[in-house]
Amino acid sequence: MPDRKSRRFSSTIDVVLLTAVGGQLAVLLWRSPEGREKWMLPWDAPRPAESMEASAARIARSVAVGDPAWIEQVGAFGDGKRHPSDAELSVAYVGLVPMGTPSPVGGAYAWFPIADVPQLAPRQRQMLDSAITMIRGRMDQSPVAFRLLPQMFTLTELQQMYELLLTKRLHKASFRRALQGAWLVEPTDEWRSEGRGRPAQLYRYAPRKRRPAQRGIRLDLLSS
Amino acid sequence: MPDRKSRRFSSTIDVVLLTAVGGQLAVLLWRSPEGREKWMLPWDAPRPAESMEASAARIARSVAVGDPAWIEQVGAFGDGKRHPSDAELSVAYVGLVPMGTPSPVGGAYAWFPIADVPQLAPRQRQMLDSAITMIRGRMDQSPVAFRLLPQMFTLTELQQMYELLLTKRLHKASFRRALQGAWLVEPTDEWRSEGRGRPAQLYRYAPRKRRPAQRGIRLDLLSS
DNA sequence: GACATTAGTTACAGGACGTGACTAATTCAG
DNA sequence: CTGAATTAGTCACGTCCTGTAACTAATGTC
Repeated sequence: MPDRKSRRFSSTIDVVLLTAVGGQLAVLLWRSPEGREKWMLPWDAPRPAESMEASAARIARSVAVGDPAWIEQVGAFGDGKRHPSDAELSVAYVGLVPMGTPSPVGGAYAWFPIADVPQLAPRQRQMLDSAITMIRGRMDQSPVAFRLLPQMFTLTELQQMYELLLTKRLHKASFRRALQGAWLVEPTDEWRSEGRGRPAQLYRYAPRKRRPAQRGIRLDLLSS
Repeated sequence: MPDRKSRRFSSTIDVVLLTAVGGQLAVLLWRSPEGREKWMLPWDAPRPAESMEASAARIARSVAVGDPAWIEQVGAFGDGKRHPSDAELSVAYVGLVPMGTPSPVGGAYAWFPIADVPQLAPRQRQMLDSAITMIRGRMDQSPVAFRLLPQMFTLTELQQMYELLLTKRLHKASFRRALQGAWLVEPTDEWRSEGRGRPAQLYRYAPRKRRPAQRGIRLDLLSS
């Protein structure tokens, strides 16, 4: 082990806020009120005696309406890639906002479908990609899809959210059968009529403890 | 968005080096040659113009023999938890070392089975736990088990490595069938006789591209 | 040569999954 | 009022995957 000195670094906390808009994942970007053309992920310096997660929650709160329904660290980014600040190190967090949450109307913020994100600073682009990869990979372990939906939702909406995240179509019967076996939702006694067609029952997220899913091995390695 | 200033922070890179020793996961700890009783994860300050991953690799190289077979970021840790340095922020990396790699004999380093790790600084304890959780969760997506084995191994050794990481017994036939279907290994023409019993054929890790594993949904959420 | 030991394969039953076809409840057009 | 269109929800069946036990194969030991 070499000498045991830490080094001074300038750092930021950056937040990737995601929601679903019009059947697509969307990310909240911000630009300075001075009207320059540069959009960026919301970020700020951490404050003294404030945990990183608290910083991320504060930043999220300052740009979206209310707290995100879920927040988690993505990782630390730096390595010479450019950032809107001069910071050498940035810690990225990803937050999920339920779809339909009214967004601040000020022209300084906007939701961008992830296919239409304008050019970002390279480090922020990397953080965005990592955040999306992360929530897609965590769908099996965390209630990601549910945090992008309102508290009550129809099973069709839930399925569409999964299809959005997996970027692939699912079969209705299979989806519901799997859902049944997972004990994740419970029906409410409310129904929603979407205009034409039979009304759908509303469900809420209410996970029950289950046997630890005794499945054997998954050797789905390397989709190379 | 508040003011756009980044803040100066002292930071370190910490490395969780893991290997398998005697049927258990083990982590490399270091203590200062002055003979104080405090064991710790190897760490150092990042150097200017050195990427974080390069720092981690350098630190790993300085304490183990040769490069780890795999390295990946775990995340950023801080939040007031104590660290051997006075750094406010530490970025943790996890590295895997093939079992059987001769370790440096100097009394300053030792492999500790993860059940017998001595008391660490709280932040380092958190990093260790996160690193272990991370590689256990990543077994399905990355060749974690193979990086803990030598280049050539028997299928029984591979199965035992999976059992070690999953902390559960697997059935021989199921394991080999899944392995067959995953096109992950290829046989060599070498055999190893372990004393008594039929000799085992040696295999090497050689993943072949496969169709993207069309499996539907996995709703194995929340083992709560 | 019998036996213990470890490697590796085969066979079968039960469960999970993909799929298409079915029923149910509503709106809309005429 | 009636029937077509539309969306919700269920059922049934064939196929594949997985857990399991029993089997064969090759070696060392006595």
